[in-house]
Amino acid sequence: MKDGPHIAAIAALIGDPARANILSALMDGRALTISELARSANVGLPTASTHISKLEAAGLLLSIKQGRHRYVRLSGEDVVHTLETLMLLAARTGHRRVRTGPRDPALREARVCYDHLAGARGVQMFESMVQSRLLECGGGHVRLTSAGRRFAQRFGIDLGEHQTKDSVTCVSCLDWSERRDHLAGRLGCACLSRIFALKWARRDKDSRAVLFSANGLREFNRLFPI
Amino acid sequence: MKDGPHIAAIAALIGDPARANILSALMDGRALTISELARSANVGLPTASTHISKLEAAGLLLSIKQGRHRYVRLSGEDVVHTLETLMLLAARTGHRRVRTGPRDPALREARVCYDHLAGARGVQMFESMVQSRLLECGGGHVRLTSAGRRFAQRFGIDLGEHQTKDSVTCVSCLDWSERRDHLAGRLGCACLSRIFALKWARRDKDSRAVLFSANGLREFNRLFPI
DNA sequence: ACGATGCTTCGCTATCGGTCAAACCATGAA
DNA sequence: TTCATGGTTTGACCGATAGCGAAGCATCGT
Repeated sequence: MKDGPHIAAIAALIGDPARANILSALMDGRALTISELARSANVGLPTASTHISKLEAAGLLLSIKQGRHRYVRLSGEDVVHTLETLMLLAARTGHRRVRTGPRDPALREARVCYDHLAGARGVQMFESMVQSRLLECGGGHVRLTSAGRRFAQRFGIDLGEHQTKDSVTCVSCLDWSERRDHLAGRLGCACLSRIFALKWARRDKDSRAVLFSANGLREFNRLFPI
Repeated sequence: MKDGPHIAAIAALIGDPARANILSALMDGRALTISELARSANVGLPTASTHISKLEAAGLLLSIKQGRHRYVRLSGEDVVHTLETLMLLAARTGHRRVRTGPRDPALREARVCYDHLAGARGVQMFESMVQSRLLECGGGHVRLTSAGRRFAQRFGIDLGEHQTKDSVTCVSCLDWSERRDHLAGRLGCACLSRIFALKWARRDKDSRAVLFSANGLREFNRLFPI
């Protein structure tokens, strides 16, 4: 009753096509410049500038100036989560695009979600780790077991001092393709970094897709079976 | 990049204060009439009517006509989930109201979320059931164990033929008060109904709060310890 | 049959906000 | 210094839409 205006303020910001495009373009966690975002949203540079100012003032974006560029990124995972939730709702109510683009299957297979792995491979990784008792999942929280800690070390991830509770939280990033959770948080971020470092996969240049190599997929499947 | 407009269409709908108020008022799962919603949103009756038509056309609401009334309700739990996610984001970015209303603590304690229990008591119930191995939680899914099935029967819940997988899904309804999951789905709905039937608690008249009686809370705590 | 109630539709106004051109500022390069 | 590039600001335009009064239906009660 009273909280209508609060969510309306945020939703109205996301509710503009240009701004929604800007936010979508940032969903892979990268920091982009104003002009890149303007092009991505199909608006002029001044328009994008004002939009981004508003989004930053509202706390959805962060930006840093470097030289004459201004790099903009999302302010947190909760923004990604909100956007994915909206996508899910849009899909259910028939607002999604009917024609699934050519790179759509690749996105369903594996994609970047802010800074971690999502899509079929992301779910596989998470469920495999739960199955193998590397992760303990209960009551909305995820804890790394001692076996999981050893596994991480063997995998080449240095959790270091970031072993706090929330650093390995499983943010239930329920996405539109798989209706399942996948691993987010620092551990999810580190896993994806490692996958890239091992050259098991690389990022598609202009989408959120993660493209596995044949060999990389084999290794991935061996490490995270079924 | 291409999915900007899709989420923008939905977000724009939620982005209007009057519509956001209407949606918020419906978050307790009840079906309300147009005039009730108009009053709740502080707009005239014609205005509310058009808003509701738009929301229904977009698939966010469902309505049935009964006599000269038209009863409106949310079209599904995903709408609730989206709204709660937006509230969460609004709270984090400082858009929440500073003055926490008088009935705010009660909402944090226990409240209705669409058709199931949320808030501290909702989380307690869920975590207790996981702890006691009544529920098995892994990989974003929740399954009722055989012990859980016996428990449900003893508790007076007839799951009947609704023993399909998704009927007991744990929709990760991460809410603004507790940042944890709680039980949704048919099982969550049935539990809350049972709690009301046993007179352990009753609903506040004009909010989403669930008010436990002293005795009801004792029984609840015994059944769902820690 | 009559009026009352709940809701919808129409028509209108006022307002808000997205958009861009042009001017302006700041930084980096030659 | 001078030019070029990236970004911001200003101002004006314009389309979209929220809002409501009034009229129009439909349904219920009497």
